[in-house]
Amino acid sequence: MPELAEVEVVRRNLSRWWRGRSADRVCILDEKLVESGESDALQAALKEPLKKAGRRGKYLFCHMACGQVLVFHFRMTGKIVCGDKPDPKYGRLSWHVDGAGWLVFKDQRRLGHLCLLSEETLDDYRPLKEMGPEPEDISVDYLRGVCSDRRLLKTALLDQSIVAGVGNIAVSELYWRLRFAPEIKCGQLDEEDWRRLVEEMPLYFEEIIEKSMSDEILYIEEGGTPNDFQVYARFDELCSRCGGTVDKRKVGGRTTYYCPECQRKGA
DNA sequence: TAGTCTGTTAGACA
DNA sequence: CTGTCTAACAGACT
Repeated sequence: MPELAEVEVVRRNLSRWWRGRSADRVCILDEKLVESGESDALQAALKEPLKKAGRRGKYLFCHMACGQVLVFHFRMTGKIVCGDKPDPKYGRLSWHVDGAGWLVFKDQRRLGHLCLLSEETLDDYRPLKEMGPEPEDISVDYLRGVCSDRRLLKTALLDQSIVAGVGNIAVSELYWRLRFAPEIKCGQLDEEDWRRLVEEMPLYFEEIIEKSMSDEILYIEEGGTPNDFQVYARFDELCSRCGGTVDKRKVGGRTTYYCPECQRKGA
């Protein structure tokens, strides 16, 4: 899914819709979502009141009153919405919450995951154990220390064990803000660059979370979605800062959008 | 039509 | 260590 920002929006929405409330019905719409034999336990957990919705990186954790924890990962196209139907298009799991309606885990590409853990085993969950700090908890010394000089900065930032939650869109947007060229290597950043990067990451997420707050996360790929980004998905459009023409290229296997005129650092 | 994308990530491999 | 390819998957685009 979604990167950190979109998961955070879902977390806030779930807090609003679901916290303190229990569900009376559960529909597993896609069997592939559930490990075999876990179906009953999952349904039981979903009917518990939600105690707290938490997030780490791109993972969402629903702590239920019984001590079970539902862990969602949305990969490319997952989201959770609130509606009045138990089985909308691309729905994989839905549960009916008193006073809120049908909450639905939708996931067009079906790459998302859901697993059921307990409070006690949560710390052993591998993605959590291997995850780096949140962007707001990163220090310059830490980041510089774990980024080797010859590695692409982009690859390092997308590595969830270095920083949690950074995705492909965030890289394009951060590079634009910092005027970094797409292929900049870690070794090409000076002291000031590292400082700006560490400062800008949490700011970027904060701003995009605010802009994205709504009852349903819309992805750019979905028609009619406004593009809130400066360069991402703006190929051939004009750079809002310098008027240059936005270009795109593959870096580390994923497309980076950038302005060749004003993003020169490391070019 | 076939190939190539897509806001992810784990694992195999060179 | 690092980068690259693949596989999960579905649909849109060229």
